[in-house]
Amino acid sequence: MNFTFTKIERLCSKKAIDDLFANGKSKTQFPLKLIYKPTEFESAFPARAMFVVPKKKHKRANKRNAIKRKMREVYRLNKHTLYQSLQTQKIDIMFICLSNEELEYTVIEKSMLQLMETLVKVNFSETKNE
RNA sequence: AAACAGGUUUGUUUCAUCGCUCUUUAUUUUUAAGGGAGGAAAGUCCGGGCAACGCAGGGUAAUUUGCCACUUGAAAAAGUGGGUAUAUUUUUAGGAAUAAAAAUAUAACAGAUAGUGUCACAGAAAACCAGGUAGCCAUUCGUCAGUUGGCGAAUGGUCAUAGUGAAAAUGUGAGGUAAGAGCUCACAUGUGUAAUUGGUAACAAUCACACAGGACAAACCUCUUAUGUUGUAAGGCCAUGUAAACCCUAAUUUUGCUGCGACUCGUGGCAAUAACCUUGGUUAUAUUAGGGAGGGUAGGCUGCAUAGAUAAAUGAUGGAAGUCGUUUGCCUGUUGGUAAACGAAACAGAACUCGGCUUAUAGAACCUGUUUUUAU
RNA sequence: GGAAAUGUAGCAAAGAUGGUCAAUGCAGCGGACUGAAAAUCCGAUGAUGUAGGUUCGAGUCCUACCGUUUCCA
Repeated sequence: MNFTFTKIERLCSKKAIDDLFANGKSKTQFPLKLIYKPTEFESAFPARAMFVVPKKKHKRANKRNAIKRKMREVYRLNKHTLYQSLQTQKIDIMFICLSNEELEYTVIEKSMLQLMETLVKVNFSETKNE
């Protein structure tokens, strides 16, 4: 099992991000919000992920950084279940922090795992319908 | 000793597991080695480096510096010492007002006698030369009294007194006068000019002459100091691309299709529009050069760093040590020492770079001040 | 990263050359009108972003912070 999280697995293209904001589907589980969209791209990994902490909620750069690092850490340790369920289907994922306060590691882990479960179910149903 | 306030310095260490980013090396998708955040990385308030554009010389405008000396510095600026002014405290002198000295703190500390402007309300007057329907004085007239006067009016003189205000035309005394007035004199205060002495200088002291000018320059301004403009989203290279496009000006030239020679050309044939009017001309359609306006592209490399990206790395979890706090136990040298448990660790995250300034900072160490308590 | 602008009641918005309680509208509050409401009328309350400085006196001038907004090819 591989716990790496290199730049290939991240969502870096501005066009893809704009498209995700415009056409993606969303699911909220406080304090996190998930936006996802099935797409096609060439990569060894089935998903591209990104993490957002808005400047309106957290003014100080070091607090934004700290929350993003924790979110990234949770995703890195738990992404393998998502990858297994996806198989050949490829999607873009974005997590947005909605809270005004600094978050504990366990709180992020709990809500992100719930969101991952819903994402797994949704994707399966879509692939079956298609 | 404690608490509080201010200032300076410092800004925890280490192990394991799983990771992130860059460089190098090998090799093919992974391995190895090494580097990886601050004192403010922040604010963007200053000054450089670097880059593009501009640049004969002089002036104007705009912005900017503002007591003196020395040291550091590329410059901004910082440090040390001194001068001056203001405020507070203490001491001394004095009946008092006040004066002198010392200490501490503060100062965007050139010029208000170059000029312009402003100074609400109140007040007679808010600024060269001023000043009344208060007061004081004189003269004239009226009236009462009856004789050195009172009351009222007019004209003139005056600013000591009272009052207003944040601020009132230098203060005290004497002379002088109808009453008064720097009107005159003496002393004091302040300003300017010149000289002398001390000091590197700012400046201080003395003396002579002239003068008495309120505040505001963080109002305009004057003097003085300095400045070309724009900032790495600069700039350079590559790719994409409307497009041999459109409009204007100038020059040249009929234009299109096609055959032959043949290739920035020559020659033959065929075809011919629209608009305007002066009816046989002009303009448009072509080429070249210069200019204008609008649109497209939204990517990469470089700039770029012995930290270094471009949705932006430097982390997460667990353990150990050290620091501090609380509670409990033990020791006794009792404002101390020691053990255990629990808790706390700030402000804050590089984006071209360097030097300053400003602001934010738990805990610790040191220094200064204030208050309280205890002991002597 | 760099460069600018701006801040006045809950909201909008004027004015002030440094000088007399800083207007006005909407909303909210109280009262009148009504059988009850709406509309209307009357009344009071409430503000110069924060902290210093200059000045006799700052909303205005200066400095430092805080917030908001805009621009760059």
